[in-house]
Amino acid sequence: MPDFTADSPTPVYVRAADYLTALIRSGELAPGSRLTPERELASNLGVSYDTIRRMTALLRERGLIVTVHGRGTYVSDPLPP
Amino acid sequence: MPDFTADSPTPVYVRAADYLTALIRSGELAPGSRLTPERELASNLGVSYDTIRRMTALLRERGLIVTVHGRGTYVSDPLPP
DNA sequence: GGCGATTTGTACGTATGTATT
DNA sequence: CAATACATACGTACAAATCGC
Repeated sequence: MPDFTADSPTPVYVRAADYLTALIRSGELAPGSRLTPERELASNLGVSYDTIRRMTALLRERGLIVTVHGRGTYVSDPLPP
Repeated sequence: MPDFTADSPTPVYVRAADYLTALIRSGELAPGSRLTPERELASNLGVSYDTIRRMTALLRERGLIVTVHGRGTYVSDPLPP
């Protein structure tokens, strides 16, 4: 797992989004599957909920995930090209 | 000025965005003019910086404002239809 | 329909970083 | 270099939606 605490000009939420993007694109996170809940992700990755929210917002913009209030966050099916 | 503390099913940031939208659409805030800085707006409207950030994100999505890091937030010129 | 558990959404406060003037 | 203003990041609390029982 990447070290998001490492100093970098790229914001943590962008690096986290890129990390998730790689997992999705590689198929390790399959279309339709549910992601780890946001708050769990936050503690797993060692970042704040705020950062995870920014990350998921970015992934949504990329069309890679879909979020349903009260249910969870899912890998888009089908994935955009 | 609207009372954003009043109970409503509509989130504060949406109501704040609608309020600003009305000011822009009515011409009270002319295209090209600079908005009150975010933190000042927050205290003026009696809401948090977080809420103002959500509000400006929404107004940007609506194409009504443009934000420049370090400079400020401006009413779009021209305004979208 | 209610109740509790789970999960996302909103809102507040605060501190530090970065860009512009 | 200082002042201003937006950007990122952390922490926390409560609200709202969904689901299973």
